Amino acid sequence: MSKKRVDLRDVAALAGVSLGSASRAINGVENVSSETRERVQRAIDILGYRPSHAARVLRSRLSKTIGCMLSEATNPLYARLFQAMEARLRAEGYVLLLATGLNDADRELENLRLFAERGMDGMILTPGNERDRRILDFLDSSEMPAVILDRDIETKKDVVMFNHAPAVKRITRELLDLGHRRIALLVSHVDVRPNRRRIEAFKTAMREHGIASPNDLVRLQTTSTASTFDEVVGLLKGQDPPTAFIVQGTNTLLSVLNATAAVGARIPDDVSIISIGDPDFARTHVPPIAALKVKTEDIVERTVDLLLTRIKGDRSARPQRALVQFDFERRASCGPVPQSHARGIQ
Amino acid sequence: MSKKRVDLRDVAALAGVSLGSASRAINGVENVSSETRERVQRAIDILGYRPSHAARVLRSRLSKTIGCMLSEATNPLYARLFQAMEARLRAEGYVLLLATGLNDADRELENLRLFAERGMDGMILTPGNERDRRILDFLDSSEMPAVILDRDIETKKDVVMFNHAPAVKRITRELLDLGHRRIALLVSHVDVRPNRRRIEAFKTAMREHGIASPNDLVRLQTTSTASTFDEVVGLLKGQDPPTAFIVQGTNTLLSVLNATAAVGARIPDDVSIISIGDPDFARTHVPPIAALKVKTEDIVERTVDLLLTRIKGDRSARPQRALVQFDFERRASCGPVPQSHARGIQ
DNA sequence: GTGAAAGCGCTAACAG
DNA sequence: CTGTTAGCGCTTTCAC
Repeated sequence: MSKKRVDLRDVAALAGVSLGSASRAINGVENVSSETRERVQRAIDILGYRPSHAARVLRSRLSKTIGCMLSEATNPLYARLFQAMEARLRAEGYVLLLATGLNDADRELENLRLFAERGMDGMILTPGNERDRRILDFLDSSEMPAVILDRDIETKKDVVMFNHAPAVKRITRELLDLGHRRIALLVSHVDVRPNRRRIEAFKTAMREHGIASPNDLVRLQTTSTASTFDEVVGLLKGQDPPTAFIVQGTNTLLSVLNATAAVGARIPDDVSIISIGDPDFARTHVPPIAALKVKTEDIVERTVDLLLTRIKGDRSARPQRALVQFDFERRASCGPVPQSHARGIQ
Repeated sequence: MSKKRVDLRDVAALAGVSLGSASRAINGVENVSSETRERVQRAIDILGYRPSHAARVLRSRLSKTIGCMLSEATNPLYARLFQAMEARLRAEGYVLLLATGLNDADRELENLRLFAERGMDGMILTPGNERDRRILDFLDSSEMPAVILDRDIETKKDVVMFNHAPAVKRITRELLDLGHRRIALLVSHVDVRPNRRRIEAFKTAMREHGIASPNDLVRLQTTSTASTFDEVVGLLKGQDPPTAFIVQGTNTLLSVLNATAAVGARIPDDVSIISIGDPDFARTHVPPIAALKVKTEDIVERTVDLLLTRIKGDRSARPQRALVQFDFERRASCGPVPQSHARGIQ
């Protein structure tokens, strides 16, 4: 009486073939005559058959699912990455399962265990905790293919790194070439490691240009976004104000733009601005804000390729590393140093 | 030789109990002696046993997974909602599977089918296509518990609606009470239905205050965000400019702030601004932008409750509707109408 | 190329 | 309270 689930047995019966043949037909295995294939397909259409995923996983030991643990889903870059990877992996027959780590080691570990329990075929991770031993141990002792994104972790897993240093050097030189000497660097505090590399690259570029480490102009936004506004206002109104800003983080950038407008400084006439990261509004802002952007498509491509290669290929091959480059979008927010300052310095 | 997976049989053997008892112990069923429970737990710890999710799903017909289809993962509100729901559902033993519809009916349908195929225990949806018959048919013919978020869909499923109209009326009156008469409403074009309701509520509030439908001040941002900037500049520099803006959409708000600064209009001295939606920067902007915010926690709570009730309880109970309220955050961006205009009107 | 049969690891029904 | 047994729906040998 109860309308039983349509299973492969029903399909096979209607098609007049055996259970095994029906299965082979569905999975596009070699040894199937085109006639059988057609008959099965017709039966499927008639019955509206949908295979049971659970049964498939149990039997084949392939879940066709990839676990994705990001530090937070609300980070715009991560959200875009997730969306793009989901689309790409779906096309390959995989489903992406999203979990957030929230920089909490316990939570992250629980997520990894969940991935294992649910038999993920692979995983993509941005662990917030780069040092927590339990997580590193878990990863290294796990057989599961995995790709780590933009984290300096000592691991046997494959890694996709963003090439921060050269990118930051490049924009620093860009500003130096425009005559700027007082350049401020503002970075948000969240992504610890990448920012450390950014700061270093910035200082190196300055030093290479004969400018002593400008400690007074490197700011880590340790507290709230509100304070960034005050800080920038302070800088602009203070003695020997910066003529250019390199800004990392969406909220940081907003605060800088806001502060600039508040003190009546014009962009790029009075201050030049380059953003690390390219949020939507950067392009449409008046004037448009020059930005360093990591190519989402590149990251997605490299990550998915690495992962699928590992899943399908040799699991004992040694760890791979891919390096993703940044693009610099030169836009109107970037201009030559104001004359007064140029004279003052030289 | 190959280190076989530890299964429940191994656990039972080590604990010296039967397979059935081990299963019952794990699942916390009634009829288990505390001794058995302990022995099993010890065996689990020793062996490092993790149950096979696939086998459980196949046998129990419960996947402990909820499908979540949002129109896009990159929408900040949705990202926050997802993150909060994920946490809440995880605590209840469920995993949230995220898929994006991208306002593409085919894609949405494919996602729904995937949810069915993978035996989701329930789903949470924001269909972009409120009219597509195939999707409505699929939903109505499906037995799967589901909650629809903020969509005016005729469906048998449970629904959580955001109470847009009263909220918009309220902020319109807020501005009217401050003496504003020329109030512009700018909405992004994406969420068709909610915005239709917002516009209507706005016009009603104006009419109730004896002000004719201000068609010249209601703008749907049909094209790019760049045009919003131009449009607002046009309005502010034109004849009889608005003294207040009600703005919906993060990018729209950014454009308005940008345009306001560009023409040198001060907030709130020259123009007042209220945002529909409360992005991070609204609070930290100088001055802070007054905003209508929907309480994420409320939505999450109502949605999850509705869903779990449906999953655990009576599936044939008639459809439920929950209504979520908005909070108005009065902030400094909102002030009395400028004297010149007040005189001009009265 | 195809059919028959053997489980994947677990829960649920039943008998004790 | 516990052990035994029968599958869940499918893929994958293994014969033929």
